[in-house]
Amino acid sequence: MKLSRDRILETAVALADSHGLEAVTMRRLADELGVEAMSLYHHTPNKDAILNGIVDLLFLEIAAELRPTEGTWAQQLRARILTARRVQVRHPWAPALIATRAAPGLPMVTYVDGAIKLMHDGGLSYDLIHHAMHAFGSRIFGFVQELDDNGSGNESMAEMAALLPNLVAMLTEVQHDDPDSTLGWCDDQTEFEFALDLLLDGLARAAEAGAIRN
Amino acid sequence: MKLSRDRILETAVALADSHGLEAVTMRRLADELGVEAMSLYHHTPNKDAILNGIVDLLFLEIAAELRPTEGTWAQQLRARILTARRVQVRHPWAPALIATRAAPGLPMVTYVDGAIKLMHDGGLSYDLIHHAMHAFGSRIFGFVQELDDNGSGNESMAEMAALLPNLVAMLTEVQHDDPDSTLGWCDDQTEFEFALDLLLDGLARAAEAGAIRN
DNA sequence: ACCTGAACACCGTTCAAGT
DNA sequence: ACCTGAACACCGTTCAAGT
Repeated sequence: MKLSRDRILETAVALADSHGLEAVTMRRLADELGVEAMSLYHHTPNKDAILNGIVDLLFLEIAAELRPTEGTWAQQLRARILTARRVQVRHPWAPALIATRAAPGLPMVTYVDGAIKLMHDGGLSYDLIHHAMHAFGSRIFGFVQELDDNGSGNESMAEMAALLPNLVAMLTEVQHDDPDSTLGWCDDQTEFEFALDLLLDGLARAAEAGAIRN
Repeated sequence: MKLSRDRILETAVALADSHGLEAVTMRRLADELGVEAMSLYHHTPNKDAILNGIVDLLFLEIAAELRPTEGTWAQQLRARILTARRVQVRHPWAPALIATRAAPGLPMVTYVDGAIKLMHDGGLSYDLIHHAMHAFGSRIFGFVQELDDNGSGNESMAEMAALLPNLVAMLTEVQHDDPDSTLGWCDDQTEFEFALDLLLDGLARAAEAGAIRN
């Protein structure tokens, strides 16, 4: 069978599944494909591109398992996140790998865009949604800084608006509220405290409602 | 100045601070100390032990900055966590490094023990505290599986009870509630959903209370 | 006892060469 | 065009040798 980018990525996922992420080296991966390590460079620029590729594959797998659900925005978002988790449990290397990615691929950003749509349709303000994204994991929103990097100006913004309407809508509005520089307009400290207080308030309520000191 | 474990660890922290965690290689670290790479092995078994050591240093730094605070358990815990965050912001490599550690050192576990005490003194049940630890970061509680590894039986448990009374109290009680095997008695799925619902409920309340669709 | 230099078994990647 | 082998500049670590 001919070597191809797809075959490389699929083999890399299988290798990470069976032997862990640290087994995914260029030499071992080539071995698994019955080829020399240097052949891989004919279908991918470097190892980092392969790792980005398998993260894309992961989010495509998540997208394929998403089902429309009934209920409130919270119930729908809950189902969505549990689907993502189910897939990641099948690929235990995923969280650590995602954490090391510099810029997220389109499949991951599309997943986020869908989450934003659920919340916005549910009536949440973009400002609150923005805080929520940070609270669910500051990592999942780490791509914000990159948005200006991969395209120069309005053209790519227009393309992106077609592809990721909810994400772009949120970004433009939140950016408008806080007219500082486009880079670093997320206040990490504020977001950290927002998530912290969400958890603390929830715990306090659980403590009052439920069994105090059982 | 003579080479020593302490000098190695302090230099490793300084190197990670100034040039990132990836700059901390045995050769570079030795260079910084004006010594050959192999000399390091006379004061530490391997690189992993050095990395464990600088995580210990980090939590000792956190401990040194903790101040007794007034207020509810939630306010005290909030202050504690913000202190930990302040120190980690000074050492940006910390979160990623902590995530890779297999077993946490005593300084980190002591930090957790203090957090448990705050909550228990505040009237929270150990069961709720246990959920809370997972919610604040499943990683911070990852050492549970290791508890049986590093000591064989009751002796080390007695020693640990003296050093970490709150942690041991919580573990024995939660373990008693769920008399399955000592290993893996934390249901990851349950803990994940607990944290998820805490966040979703908090967001829903924020959406109802605040500006809906601004 | 502590430190050193050469060496080993790995990495990702470059480069010139093959077909 | 696609693939290969040798080579380079790195890793962590072992081992025999120095003092």
